[in-house]
Amino acid sequence: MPGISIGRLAKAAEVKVPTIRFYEQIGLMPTPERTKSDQRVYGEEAVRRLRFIRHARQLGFDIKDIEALLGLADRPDMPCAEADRIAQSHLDAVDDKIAQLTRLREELSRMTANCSLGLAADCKVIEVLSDHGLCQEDRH
Amino acid sequence: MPGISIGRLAKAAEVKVPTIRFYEQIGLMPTPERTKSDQRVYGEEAVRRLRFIRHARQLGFDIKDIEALLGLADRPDMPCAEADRIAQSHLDAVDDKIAQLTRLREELSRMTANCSLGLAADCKVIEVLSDHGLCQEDRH
DNA sequence: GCTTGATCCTCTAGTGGCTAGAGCTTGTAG
DNA sequence: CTACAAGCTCTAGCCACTAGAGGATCAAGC
Repeated sequence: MPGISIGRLAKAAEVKVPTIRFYEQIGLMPTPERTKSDQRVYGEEAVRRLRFIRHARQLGFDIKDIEALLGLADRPDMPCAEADRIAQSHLDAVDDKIAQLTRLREELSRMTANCSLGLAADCKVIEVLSDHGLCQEDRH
Repeated sequence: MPGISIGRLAKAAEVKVPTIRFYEQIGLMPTPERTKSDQRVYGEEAVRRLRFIRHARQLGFDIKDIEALLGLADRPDMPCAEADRIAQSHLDAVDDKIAQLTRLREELSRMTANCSLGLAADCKVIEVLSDHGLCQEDRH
């Protein structure tokens, strides 16, 4: 019969059990039916919703954005410009993050490349951290 | 006379005042002297240490790593292999993060590129999130 | 001396997105 | 029938801060 336990739902959507309860608590997942002994019972709908959430989380969307995207997914007659805006804005944020990490990567790589593995007194890693002037980046 | 208030220290090291108190609380910054009226008084040493911390944080080192690096910086007669190891391991983590974000970026970019800006029913953004099978990545 | 406003103090609670654990009840397989 | 797996609730912890309440103190101008 239709009715999935929280454990099966977790496996079906590849999400951990406590995470599902957490999503319920913050209102991202609806409160499910319960058995007489108070255990949660879900339907297929819950699997779809949870998979959507998991995928969006893997893509780095935050909970607020996911709420908005779920709202749009529930109303197929709405224009999707908003979904595009959310995705585009997240894409921009990811681009920024990549750019920032790439800059960090360069500085870190310079640090370790110059490290003589000698005494700490001559250690480039420590030296660079101690004196921001040694950092060859223009600004941060 | 030598003696810097927490506000001046904050400006000198470009760190916010509550952050300094937080660092003191977790033992990353030493407990400073106090005036009669209980205000913190710092010396030049504190400026150097806090700058070191700030720079390391900007590079993404976590507090534990910074503690270790500060320990090494304080003992110039120690070999710096450990500092190099910390930096190298952090560099590896940053590389991983960049690779991961680059993969995400591609999927996000495919999503928005395919978005017709029509109705949500045809929205590629929502479609991709709903159905992991549409995601062209091999695994995640 | 007095007032004003900036700075200082401590303490608590909140952020995001879970994760871990205690201590209990219920379901299920052999 | 007996394990033990899985369910339940509730609280606390993670990281590195940040925000705010509520009060004391300092520095400068009049």
